[in-house]
Amino acid sequence: MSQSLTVAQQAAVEHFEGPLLVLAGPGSGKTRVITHRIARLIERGVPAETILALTFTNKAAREMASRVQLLMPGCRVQVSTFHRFCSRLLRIWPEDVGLKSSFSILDTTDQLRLVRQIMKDCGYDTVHLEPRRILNRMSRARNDLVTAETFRRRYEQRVGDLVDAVVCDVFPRYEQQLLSQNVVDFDALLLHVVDILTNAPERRECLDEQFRFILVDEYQDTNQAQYRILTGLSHSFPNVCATGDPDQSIYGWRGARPDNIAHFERDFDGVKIVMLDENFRSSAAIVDCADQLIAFNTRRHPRKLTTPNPQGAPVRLRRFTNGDTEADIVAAEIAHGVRENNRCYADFAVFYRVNALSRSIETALSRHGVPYQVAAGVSFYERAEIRDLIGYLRVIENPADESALTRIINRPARTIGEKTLLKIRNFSAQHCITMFAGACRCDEIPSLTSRSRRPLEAFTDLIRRLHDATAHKSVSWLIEQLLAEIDYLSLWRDHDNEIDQDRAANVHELISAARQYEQLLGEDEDGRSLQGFLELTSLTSEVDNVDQSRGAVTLMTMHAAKGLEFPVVYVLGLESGLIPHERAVRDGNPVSFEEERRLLFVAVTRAQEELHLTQTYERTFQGQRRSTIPSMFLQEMPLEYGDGIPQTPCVTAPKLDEQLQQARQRYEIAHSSHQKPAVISGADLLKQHEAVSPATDQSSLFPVGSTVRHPQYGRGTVVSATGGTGRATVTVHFESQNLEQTFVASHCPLQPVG
DNA sequence: CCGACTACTGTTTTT
DNA sequence: CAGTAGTCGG
Repeated sequence: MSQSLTVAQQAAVEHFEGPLLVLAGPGSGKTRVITHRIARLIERGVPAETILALTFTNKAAREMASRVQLLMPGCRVQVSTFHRFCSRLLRIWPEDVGLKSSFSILDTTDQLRLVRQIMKDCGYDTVHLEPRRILNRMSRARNDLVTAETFRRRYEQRVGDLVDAVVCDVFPRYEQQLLSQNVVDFDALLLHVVDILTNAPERRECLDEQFRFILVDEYQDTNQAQYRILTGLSHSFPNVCATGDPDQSIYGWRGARPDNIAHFERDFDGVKIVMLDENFRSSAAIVDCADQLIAFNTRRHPRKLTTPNPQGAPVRLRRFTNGDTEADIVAAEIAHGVRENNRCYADFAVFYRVNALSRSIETALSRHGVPYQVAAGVSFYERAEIRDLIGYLRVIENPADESALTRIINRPARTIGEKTLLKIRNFSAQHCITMFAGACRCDEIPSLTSRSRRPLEAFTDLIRRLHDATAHKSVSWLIEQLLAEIDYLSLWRDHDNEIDQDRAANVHELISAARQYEQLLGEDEDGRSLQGFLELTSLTSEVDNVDQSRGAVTLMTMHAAKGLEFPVVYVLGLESGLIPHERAVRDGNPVSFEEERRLLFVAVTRAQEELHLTQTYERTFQGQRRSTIPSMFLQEMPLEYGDGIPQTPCVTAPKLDEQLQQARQRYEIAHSSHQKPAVISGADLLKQHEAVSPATDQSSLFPVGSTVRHPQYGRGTVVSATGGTGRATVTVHFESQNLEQTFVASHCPLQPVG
């Protein structure tokens, strides 16, 4: 930290006004550059309030904020994630986009619930056509700033498949529902701000002027919406400093546009570019590995990573019989490292491609008495009991929030069942009021018996009372009052089983989280404390609670690892199907395939001193044991092969097409040998009827990659095919029509060719 | 209207 | 395997 800046770093720090693009390789001191740059700007007399630093994760924001504080104690630079920044803006001008400032933020589960509801309303079969698929497509479109109307227009120009037809129906209704329920999802948070910036020039100018200097971290991860926000804020004062690394772009699947980096040069005049290629983080052996690996990506500016660091220990690959052995040995090694080699637990990190792999390591680590922290996808706030209580808080703050309302209206059970809910929904729709308002007027719903009215009245009364209390009561008071009123804890208190104790403990953890939040808030703000607390809970994930100073081994996915560094890193499960992930290979898209390589690149470059790669001969997955095939990326790195693994010579970069084909073949082999033949009964097929299902396994009728003929569309290639009971479909891509169509095998007009 | 049981399905990655 | 959605009987 105390070392001086390099010439290149200096250049980025000293650059004053005008757009600046910092292309920073891993470990090249990017965060240092940003924080020093902020400090330098302030030194130059730029008021701290006019500086805005935007990041993607809370973790990065917090890290940056604390480092700025270290350099410039007490300064009020705004460091925030894109989402939080947008949320704050929308709290100020909610009516610009048709919201009220009490809007709540939906998580993925809420989104799915809403999509499912809408699909049902439209008469779609949500069993065979998964709401998740619809949501994914819609979200992808919205990330790309495609509106519902544009989506429909494109579809009508015959681009798209059956699923898109459903999206056309759901999309506008979904957005309309968001507004009428006074809620936003993660995408809408950004989109509304884009809307303000494009349609309200006076607001845009005001913000542009307020934030004269903007710094964006991980620029390669910006999606179209974020990009527009950025440009919108930097029109009159184009003092944008974007830092990023195209080789670390790993969020393409959620709409990130790494080519925003190229656009940056196009959209801003006189961009100054600074390249930081020197890696100060890792040993030469590790940098070598990373450099050779990433060189295999074809769509990339060639770049050579260098380091002044010593060679260090070779990067070693080992292979174990199965996942449990793998986990056990890694755990034992970590324990040993701490006991004998003067390491501390926090020096170690274990990465994996999918969260599912964390479990075996967790058990192994606790068996060896090693403390660990997991940055898992399932957050504290997603646990049922927590979601219940948060649901209550959300309804109290924003009674229009239907996802929250339907979750909690009958929890704990108060005999408000599906039928009652449906009657309220219909009544509310008729009178154009929210469901909560409808519930309040349940005496006007003739079909409701007094037996179902009574609990409804009690419920609405409870919510109203607590809502009124928010004006002068704290969040923790609210939660405790709520617990008392609905006697919530008794749901879990009865037995002395572990799960119930966990749940009760979680509830108390929520209360203490609320207390902590209140303390942080201080005495000055009283009224909106509930709103702030809810915002915190919806925009914070478990990953953000990972704390490297906690004296524990860190377990996380490769995605979550970005931006971090550890002296010793283990990367698990270097197997075909896992990395590159089966799904990234299956869709045959070179873009997603190369993203897998970048992901491994990110993982590898987290290590400072030691990097250990492991794989197994057998992997138990979804209850099935399968033998594995080594990841093809392994032969792209100079490794030391341990324990009798046949040495595969390091290859030189072949053409991308060949690599892809290789990967696909391997994947097919790996699975076909263990595939049980698809047995499809006639009854199952009838059940299907015109349903569209996601691809899961291969059907023996139409192997993936084979050519088929369709009477109408002509020749096509099978993209995916499902067997399995209850669903049997084939998805075919017709190159000449630019069309992807899914067929139900029972009445499938397809003919195999050749 | 509620709870219990059974089928089924699938997770890449996250704000 | 494990979590969930959907079904059935009281």
